[in-house]
Amino acid sequence: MAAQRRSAPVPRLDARRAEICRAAAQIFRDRGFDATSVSDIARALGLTKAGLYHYFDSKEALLFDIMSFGLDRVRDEVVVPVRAIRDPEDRLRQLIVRHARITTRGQGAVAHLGDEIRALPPASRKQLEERMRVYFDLIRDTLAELKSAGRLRHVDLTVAAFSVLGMILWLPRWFRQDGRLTQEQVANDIANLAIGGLIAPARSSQAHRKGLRKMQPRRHEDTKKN
Amino acid sequence: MAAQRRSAPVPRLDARRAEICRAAAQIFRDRGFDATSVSDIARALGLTKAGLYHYFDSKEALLFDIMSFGLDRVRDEVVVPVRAIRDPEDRLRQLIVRHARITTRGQGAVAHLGDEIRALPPASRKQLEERMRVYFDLIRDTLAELKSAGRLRHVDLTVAAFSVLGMILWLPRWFRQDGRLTQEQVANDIANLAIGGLIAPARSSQAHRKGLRKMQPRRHEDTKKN
DNA sequence: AACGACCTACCGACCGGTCGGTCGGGCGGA
DNA sequence: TCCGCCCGACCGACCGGTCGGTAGGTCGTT
Repeated sequence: MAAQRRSAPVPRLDARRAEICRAAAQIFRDRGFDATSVSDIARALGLTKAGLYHYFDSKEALLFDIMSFGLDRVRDEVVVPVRAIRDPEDRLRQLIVRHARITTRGQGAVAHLGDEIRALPPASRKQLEERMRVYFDLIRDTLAELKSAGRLRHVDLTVAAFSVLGMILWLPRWFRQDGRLTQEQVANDIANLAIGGLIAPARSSQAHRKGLRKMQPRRHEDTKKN
Repeated sequence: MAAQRRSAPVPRLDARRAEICRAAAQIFRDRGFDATSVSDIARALGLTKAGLYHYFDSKEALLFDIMSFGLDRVRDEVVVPVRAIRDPEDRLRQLIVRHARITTRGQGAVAHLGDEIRALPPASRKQLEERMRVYFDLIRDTLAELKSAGRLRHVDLTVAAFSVLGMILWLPRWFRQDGRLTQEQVANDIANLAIGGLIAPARSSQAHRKGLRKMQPRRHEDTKKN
């Protein structure tokens, strides 16, 4: 189903497959998976439908590879670096900023194909959904840490986690690279909005609380398993 | 294109059309517009494809009517009641809560067909996008009011408005009516998160600021045009 | 250097099947 | 009798996918 790896001598083929994925992701994003024909993708790459099928077993397999590639990016550039951050507030901020950066950079077309997952057969769908759940749990666990440290506003963890996700995943639908706003500006604004909404308002002055926080012992485990 | 109104003697026909819209909206939401055939919709209603075409000119027209119906709900149950609220913070809170309620109630399937708008011909699409823009502007203008009153956190208005929208429009994708959370609980949590993230942190105590606010003269126009 | 075996990359033609949409007509109540 | 409602049969277009075939390069053997 996925692009199968051979032992060693196939760098060329995989490179072409990646190229095809990039082009297909863009068209799928613009027109939708169902509304895009395999010939459309082939034409955009300067070859025929039959030629495309030299690289992919099916249209569904192509979509699966694209989405897997997107999830790889999130894992490598968000999940892994962010897990190393001890303070849950810092971790959450980095998570938002890093994820936002992925979705706003050029080839980030990959990121918001989430709806098209229903076009996949159940087995593939389950596999991708499982990877998404891992990511969701990272967010939810981070919020739980904040909560047990008394630093979270009174709010349901699930609602909070999905709302943060909503802000991030909505971003690629409206952000224009050639627009007025820069990636960094948008990423920071969203992080500020989310964290401002999540963190419990200080009872005393901001500075005082901030000082106190650093002195207090952590009540929660420092790093989560996995 | 849309369900055309006749002078008087067609209450029956419009009722049936509404029934069809409701059923179709649900299937479109579950399987996607392109992946749903007209026969699928007809079967769900206990009639044939040809029978369905007695009520609608085309599959696209059906989608257009569904989306128009959804926008009507937002207009009647969110925009209109909310415009009457003077205080921008209260207005924003009501907007979020009311919109969230629409998207989480049973037949709210209508609300998150937003992606499928690309299946429509440009003319219809423009028409719906214009209505959406009006709604977006309501949010943005409300935030601008907060800003000019010095009550908004330092954040770009466009980013803030889209982020609020993202939280709301993401809701129907994860909310389950038979789940643990109630509509009201979720709606209130989201409103608290959004407003907590948007409103500038108080410099003095919460109560003091709240008292002050009510005394201060408004610097912005009380009600926007349109 | 010449040759044939073999490979990747790709194409034109074609297939079974499904789609949105049409048409002529049946049928039941006013 | 007429009209709103609905059906079975059908159409052309297009879809995802397959098939046989080929141009061009690499490699081992002679």
